[in-house]
Amino acid sequence: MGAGYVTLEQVAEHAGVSLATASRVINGSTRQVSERLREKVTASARELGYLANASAQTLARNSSSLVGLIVHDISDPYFSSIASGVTRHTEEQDLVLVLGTTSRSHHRESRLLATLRAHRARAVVLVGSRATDEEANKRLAKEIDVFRGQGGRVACVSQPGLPADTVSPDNHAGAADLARHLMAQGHREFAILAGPTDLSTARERLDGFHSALSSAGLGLAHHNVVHGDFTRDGGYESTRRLMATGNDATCLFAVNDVMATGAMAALRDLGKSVPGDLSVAGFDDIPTLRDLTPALTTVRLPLEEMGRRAAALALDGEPAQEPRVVTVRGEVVERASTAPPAC
Amino acid sequence: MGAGYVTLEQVAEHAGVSLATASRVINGSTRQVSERLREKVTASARELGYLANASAQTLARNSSSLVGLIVHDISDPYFSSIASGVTRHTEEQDLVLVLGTTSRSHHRESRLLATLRAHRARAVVLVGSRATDEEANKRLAKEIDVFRGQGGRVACVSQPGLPADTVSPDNHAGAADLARHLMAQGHREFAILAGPTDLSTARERLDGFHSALSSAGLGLAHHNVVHGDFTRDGGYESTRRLMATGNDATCLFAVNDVMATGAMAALRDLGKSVPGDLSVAGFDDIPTLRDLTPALTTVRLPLEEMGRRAAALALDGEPAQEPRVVTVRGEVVERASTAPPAC
DNA sequence: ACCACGGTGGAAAACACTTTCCTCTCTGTA
DNA sequence: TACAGAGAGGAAAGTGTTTTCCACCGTGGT
Repeated sequence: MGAGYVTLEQVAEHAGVSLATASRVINGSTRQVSERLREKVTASARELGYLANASAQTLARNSSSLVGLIVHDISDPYFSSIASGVTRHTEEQDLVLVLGTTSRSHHRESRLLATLRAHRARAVVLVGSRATDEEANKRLAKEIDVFRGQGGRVACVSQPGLPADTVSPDNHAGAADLARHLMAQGHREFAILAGPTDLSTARERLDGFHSALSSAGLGLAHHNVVHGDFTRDGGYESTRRLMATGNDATCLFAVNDVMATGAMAALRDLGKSVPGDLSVAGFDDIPTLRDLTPALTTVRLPLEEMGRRAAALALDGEPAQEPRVVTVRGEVVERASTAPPAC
Repeated sequence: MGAGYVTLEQVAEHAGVSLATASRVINGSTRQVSERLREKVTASARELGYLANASAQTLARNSSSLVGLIVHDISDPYFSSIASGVTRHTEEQDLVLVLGTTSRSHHRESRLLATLRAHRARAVVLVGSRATDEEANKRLAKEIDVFRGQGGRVACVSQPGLPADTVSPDNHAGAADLARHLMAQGHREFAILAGPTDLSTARERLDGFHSALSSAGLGLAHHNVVHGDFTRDGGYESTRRLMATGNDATCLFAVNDVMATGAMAALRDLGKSVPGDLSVAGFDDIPTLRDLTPALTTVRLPLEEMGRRAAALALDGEPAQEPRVVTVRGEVVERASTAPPAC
């Protein structure tokens, strides 16, 4: 036991062939090896329990089978859904997925990218809304350029703008569609849980919703837009703040489902019924949250599919010269959490 | 741009020192290097943008900074919660997490373990219920032994029994506690969504529940135990089947929260109220599902903490000779989905 | 004044592969 | 019968580190 590792050299010796021949048999080299030797080598490898040393291979080939996946928080179902799509695609190709989580720190994001570069990762999928902080984006873009300069490929799931292929949900259009849908239901006064001010995704959804209202001649009172964390608890807390100040909205739009979940909990705690007293809508259509009661009206994004697409952009075919952008249009899903306003 | 990589040799040359000295400066070697040369080297490294080649380091040191995490399905909140704990711990130690998903295939599980071994991963955390299939367990145990024989460490989150440290939820006791709790509420007739027959976790929870009933002199009708997938849809479908045959239970125990979610959806579709017509209880206390209505009575497992503990077992301190088992006792959380039976 | 020794630096081996280049042996053709 | 060329095997160089081993220098003790 613990006799250490079996090396290719030992396999070659056991099979009575050269190291080169053994290598050609074990990996699928272009070079031909006679059937006789080929069988000897595979037999020896099996018998000795040979397993190639991945680091040595990476070093010699200067290319690894590692693929990075960078998300903010893997326990957030938004990210884990996307991650699921990415894993599916990478595992089909027998690649190894490295998971990095940033906790929304730009610094960690750059560091992770560097780590992946150190490992000669073949590609990396970067998931998560860009910040509106231009400085941070520039640093990230530079890090991406370096990564690509060393032969790595990069795809993002977020806003376009980084020097990489991007799968981008059309947040603006989705939110506008939702707004129109809710207006058609009869709503005129809206409140919005707008999430963090410096998060592009949150901002785009707010803007899209707002601009649809404007086009319809509706305004959005300043005190009806409240910012807060992009989380369930952020939604809860934002809703408490919103309701504390008193407001006249008939419909509450939370810029993501997780916040909407917090909102519904807060409203329940306040004794308000949904959609009786107030309609609530979200965005994303998180699978795990589809069983909430009342079921959430939302904008469906094909999260897992988006992850798969991003992985495909980063791995399949030839690397593109110009960043490609795949825009994903969300689809309004009406469920029980919204209804025509009472009066 | 894209001039390729900067190697340590280039750094050494640029700094006018030997390769050995450069190496000693860059990594924290025990060997002393004079302040003068040390500064020259760090300056050169910074100037050239040196980044060590991780594969070369792994090869030379014969130990990598990779840590494996193997789960069945990362989009399942049970696993993503545990994964979150594992990532937290590994990232604190600047290790790189490799995520593998098995889709509940034993074969894939073994293959992933081999891949991790090929990469000289320092440790692996294996999450997910063992099967009752002895053959598969034996193969897995053997693979674990080989991994450990090559210096890797292993920790599991599951049933004890594998040759590795294990964080193990006390499913039997938790389910028994829950049963006693529900009996105290006045329930006498139970139905159980028992999950797959070949999954230890499911079986233990069923057994624990059952044995508590037996101790109280209660039986469990055969037709009130229905098996099915360990998923939301499995819960839904199992419930439909259960209700189709007609039954006299006042309380339904689903052996995990995800199935309980499906059960509640099915009951809603059938026009049954929870807990009015039927109480429902789950197991796990998945954070994302805490906002269901009615809120689910369940047995809380500290999932993220369990992940963290497992990572700690696999990484901290000295490897144990004998497998250590950390048993985690769940805690019954009563919420609105259960109530005393109607009559 | 000599010697032993601790502290530094460098040359080179080791790590486990891949791949280039060379050699040798056939086969087929002139 | 010779020779070109293809096919197959092996020696060895390369991949970027770490680490061992050796050499050297200066210091302090005798």
